[in-house]
Amino acid sequence: MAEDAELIRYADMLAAMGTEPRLRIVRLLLSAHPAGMVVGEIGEELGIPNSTLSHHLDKLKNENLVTVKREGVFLRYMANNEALQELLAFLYAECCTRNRVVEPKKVTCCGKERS
Amino acid sequence: MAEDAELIRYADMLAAMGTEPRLRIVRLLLSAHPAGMVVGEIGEELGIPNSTLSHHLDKLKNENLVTVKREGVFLRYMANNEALQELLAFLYAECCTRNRVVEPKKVTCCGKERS
DNA sequence: TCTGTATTTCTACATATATGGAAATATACG
DNA sequence: CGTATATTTCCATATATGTAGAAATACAGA
Repeated sequence: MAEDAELIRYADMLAAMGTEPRLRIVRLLLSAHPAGMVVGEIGEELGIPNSTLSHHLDKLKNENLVTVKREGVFLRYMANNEALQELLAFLYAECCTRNRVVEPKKVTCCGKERS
Repeated sequence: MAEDAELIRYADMLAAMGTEPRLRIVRLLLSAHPAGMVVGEIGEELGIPNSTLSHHLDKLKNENLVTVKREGVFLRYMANNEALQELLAFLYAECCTRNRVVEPKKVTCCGKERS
């Protein structure tokens, strides 16, 4: 069923972000949104070698978490807000709406808060 | 710094959920919250062999996404709302608060919605 | 203590992943 | 066309991961 495909897609997205360098990349692109960043800038900022970075960006692109556009010699990567929104909405729904496991306020308010 | 440790922890949590069987397990435990479920029930519901399931539960437990308590011969697993809250709050903050990449409403309202 | 049931650990293996140096490709520009 | 720069692809390799059958362990109850 389509349910399955959707769940697998979300699992793949989570896996794509489930690595230190890639979570760092996503976070960096979020902070640079909507301008995005060129591969070289990302690599320099995070200290990741060319080929390694290319692999990580490829994975993020495959899971649709980032988009690319060419600018002459450069490739500019941007966080894909649509995909991130879908993933967040899925998690929020599972945790806060469908099942009242996590209090909505604790997610949307203030970032960090106790108990 | 502590920042790093935190990011790595979130990456590990994402990785723990970044697999079809484990995302299914988490989702199942969320729907069974707060009662939780016994290992046998989970395995039967999802059709996962004993030893495989045990490894997956172990991983989720290591990342603190689930908690266990013994009930005689049975082990009862429960979704850990605190950890899930922290992860969701982190993602929400990154996407919606620190950077206005995803509109808050699109996450918290109605689950699925267009554009 | 013996027995039965639940769950884990042991063991094995195939596959996937992360990493990065070196070579190849793509684009711009003179 | 030749050169320079950005990025990818090729290649290799180490490590991690997912899977699961079979044996071991943990607990309860007779």
